[in-house]
Amino acid sequence: MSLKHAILVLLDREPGSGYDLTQRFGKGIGHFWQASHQQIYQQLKKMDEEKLVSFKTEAQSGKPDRKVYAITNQGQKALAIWIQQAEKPPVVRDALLIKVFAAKPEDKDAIIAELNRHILIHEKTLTSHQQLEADFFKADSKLQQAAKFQYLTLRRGIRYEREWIEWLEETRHLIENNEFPTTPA
Amino acid sequence: MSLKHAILVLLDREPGSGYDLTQRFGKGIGHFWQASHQQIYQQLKKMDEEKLVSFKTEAQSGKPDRKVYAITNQGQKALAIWIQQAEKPPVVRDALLIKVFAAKPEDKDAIIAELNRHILIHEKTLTSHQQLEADFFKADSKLQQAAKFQYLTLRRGIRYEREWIEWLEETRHLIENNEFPTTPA
DNA sequence: CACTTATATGCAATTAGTTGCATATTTATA
DNA sequence: TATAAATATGCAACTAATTGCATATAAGTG
Repeated sequence: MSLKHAILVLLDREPGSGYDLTQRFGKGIGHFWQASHQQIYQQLKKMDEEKLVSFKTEAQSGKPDRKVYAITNQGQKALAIWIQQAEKPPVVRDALLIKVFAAKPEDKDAIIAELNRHILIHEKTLTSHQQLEADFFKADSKLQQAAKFQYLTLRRGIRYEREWIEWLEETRHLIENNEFPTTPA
Repeated sequence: MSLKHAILVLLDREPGSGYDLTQRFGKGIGHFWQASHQQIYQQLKKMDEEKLVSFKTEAQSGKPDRKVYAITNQGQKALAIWIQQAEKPPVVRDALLIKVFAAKPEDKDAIIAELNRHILIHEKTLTSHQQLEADFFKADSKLQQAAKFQYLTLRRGIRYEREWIEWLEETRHLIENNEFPTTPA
């Protein structure tokens, strides 16, 4: 189970509350591991029981108390072991592709509309990724060094989005014009 | 929930038993929707209760009875409606990327070994996809026409695998030689 | 002043998927 | 002739993730 390890990775860099982690999942690591706040709170609770993390309650005037979690020694050990282990590529489950696979002539318009929707979504993500990339190249070599591995995963995200857009646009073209591909992919 | 609809797509083409469907999930649709036999049997049971499918028991000499499922009219309606609906792109959850993201200098060798393992896996899948693609181009135009939409999804599969391999090889090179990317992705 | 957004945490119920096991026969292989 | 692989279906327990709800305050906006 990798939500646990994704959380350990984040806490290993910097302690934080469930709320903080939820925000951080929206950025960096969230490009390839998504989690909702419910999942994160539940997981932190379990991980506290397993002694992988510990927390201090910070009282705040008015607002609810913040539970600031930190990784424990045991958590660091577990993380180091996990990183060394082999992973299977994740299973692919993509409903859009089932739809294209199953499309009948009468579905043509709906499929094209759906391809267009997905093009917009992926273009948006691509643009946001490319902005982060620009920041990386703008940074001085010290910061680049520190962020190298993160940036390598960002490159993967950029290519993933770009590849989607290319396929979506080509497929839209072929369906719209009732054409067949003439060359291999 | 799309396992349900993936099953409906398959049964809409041809009736079959849970076992048949398990085999079929290993091919075509299985490139983008994976399901184990346990999931399929459980799902078929539910779908029978929902009247989306029906089955006839075929006695076989010696072997256990085959339950041959077929899509019902209601199932066909549900499928037609589902195809017209919008889908969100699936959430990405890829543990390998967490590992690269989190890698420390002492993890270098383990990460490179892991990248190599994944290169082999994706190369194998790519080769198998490309064989199916070759079959498509060998077929006459009538068969091509019938298989057009399936082939479009296969093209996506091919590019997905190729893109992975490119990223994995580039990343391996950059880590092995302690280099930084010099150009954007 | 009302409304929205952000901060901050959590429970309960449900759905979806995985893991491990169990059974029983036929056919192909060493 | 023993063994493995393919055929065929299923239960039970568990883990992971989603959905919907609930609470409470502060800060910013129209």
